[in-house]
Amino acid sequence: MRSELGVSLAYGLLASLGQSIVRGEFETTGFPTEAELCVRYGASRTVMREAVKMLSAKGLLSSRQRQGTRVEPIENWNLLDPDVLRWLMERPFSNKIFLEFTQMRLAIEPTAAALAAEVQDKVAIAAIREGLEAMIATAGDQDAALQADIDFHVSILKASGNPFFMRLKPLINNALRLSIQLTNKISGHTASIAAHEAILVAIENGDAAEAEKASEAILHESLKLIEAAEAATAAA
Amino acid sequence: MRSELGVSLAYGLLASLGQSIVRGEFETTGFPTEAELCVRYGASRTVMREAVKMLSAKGLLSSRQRQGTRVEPIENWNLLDPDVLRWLMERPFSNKIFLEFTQMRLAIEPTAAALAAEVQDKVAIAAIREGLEAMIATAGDQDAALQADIDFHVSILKASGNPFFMRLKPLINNALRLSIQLTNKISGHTASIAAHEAILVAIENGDAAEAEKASEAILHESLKLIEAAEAATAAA
DNA sequence: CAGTGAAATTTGTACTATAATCTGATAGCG
DNA sequence: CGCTATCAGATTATAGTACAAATTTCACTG
Repeated sequence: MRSELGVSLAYGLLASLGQSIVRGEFETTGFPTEAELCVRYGASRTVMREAVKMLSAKGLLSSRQRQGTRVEPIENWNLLDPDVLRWLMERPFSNKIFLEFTQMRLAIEPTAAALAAEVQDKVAIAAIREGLEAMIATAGDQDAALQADIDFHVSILKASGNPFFMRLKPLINNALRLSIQLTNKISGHTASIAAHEAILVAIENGDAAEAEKASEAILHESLKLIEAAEAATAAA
Repeated sequence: MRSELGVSLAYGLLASLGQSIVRGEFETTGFPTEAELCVRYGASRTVMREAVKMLSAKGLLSSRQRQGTRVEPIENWNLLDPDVLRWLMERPFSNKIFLEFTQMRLAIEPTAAALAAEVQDKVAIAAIREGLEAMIATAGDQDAALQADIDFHVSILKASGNPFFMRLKPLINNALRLSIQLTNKISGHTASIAAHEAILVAIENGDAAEAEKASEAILHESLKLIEAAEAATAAA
């Protein structure tokens, strides 16, 4: 049997169950037993167990013999797992998580920009410039501009040379892609080219302090935008 | 059948395989087929597949029909998964990863401290103070002092109120626990009480800027210590 | 009433069988 | 020879069955 959702049944179930869990669908009822799950999703126990094991690996579930499987408290979820964060952000009313994530970006990205200015990895810096130029070139096309914006930010992480920063790539990818839906409701906002260019120039000049400051400025702007979106949806 | 390692066979295999992968044991040979793995580890295909699926969920492996299972390039590993980071740090010659991780802490923890000073969550701040007092009380006992040190740092993350920062708890837990082995080789270093107290006082006073600075100071100190350890092991 | 042990429930492990997917070889044909 | 189509083989994906292990429940015994 082959689901339409994922490439494989197990990955389809991973996504289905993961989304259901973050939406709190099992909060009142408790998580079903394997047997129930198999019936409900029409899958064999083998693949169902594999999906449950993957969710356990991400901290969302835990199983014990005879006691069944239960949803872990949210503080045990691997929020920094790309899948988990995406599920959380795709969930309705996820403004808060966008805010908190941007707060974390505010800790990471300026530091990464400062590091990039120090490390001076020429190839990686060229990639940042390419991102900026793509932003300029695609100013008309929403989707392409978003991709360029993402590339720009991710390239900075890469240029920092720190693998932990680089690992935020898929997270930021999802976050930007999804937050656009949020912030676009508020204003005809398009990413400020000048603000982005300021980071790039500072990095190219090896000015770590300035790169840090410029990066902070952009993120504070995002923060304000998300807060505005939050206020708007709260009012509605 | 029941392994001695983990609670269950599947989790035992998860650990075994995970450690082997980060040590690069399959770099030359390529990752074995399911059948080979079952023979090598004496496990059934069922549990072996569950272990492989968990490793896939953490970004270490990927499988395709007919083509077999392969180790993903390291940039796809979820470094921010507690298990993955622990395996990497337990690995011999892992100085570099300690350095890079501390660099990331240098981005996060000062920001968290600043946030904690702003948020003023009284209960959480009390927990920080308890950590500090435990550090003072256990000055003689290596293990207890380490635990207190860990509690102190983790409590700050908690007091920030940001769940992404809190998620670093298990990572920092492992990192501090393991880095002690590294840094203790270098000097009779014990964590500076005064430096830690400076953070706490700043947070209690609601002085975000000072809290940030004090936190940075401690982490810069750690960074220097690890660099010294690196130099020492490189010489040997 | 306490304790003990049997039964029931649920996950853990093992094994078999078949399907699906991709690789590579090979046979046939021009 | 060269190209194409088809088939065989390898490997993971899925399904199903059977039994083991753990832990709770509960009834029964003393």
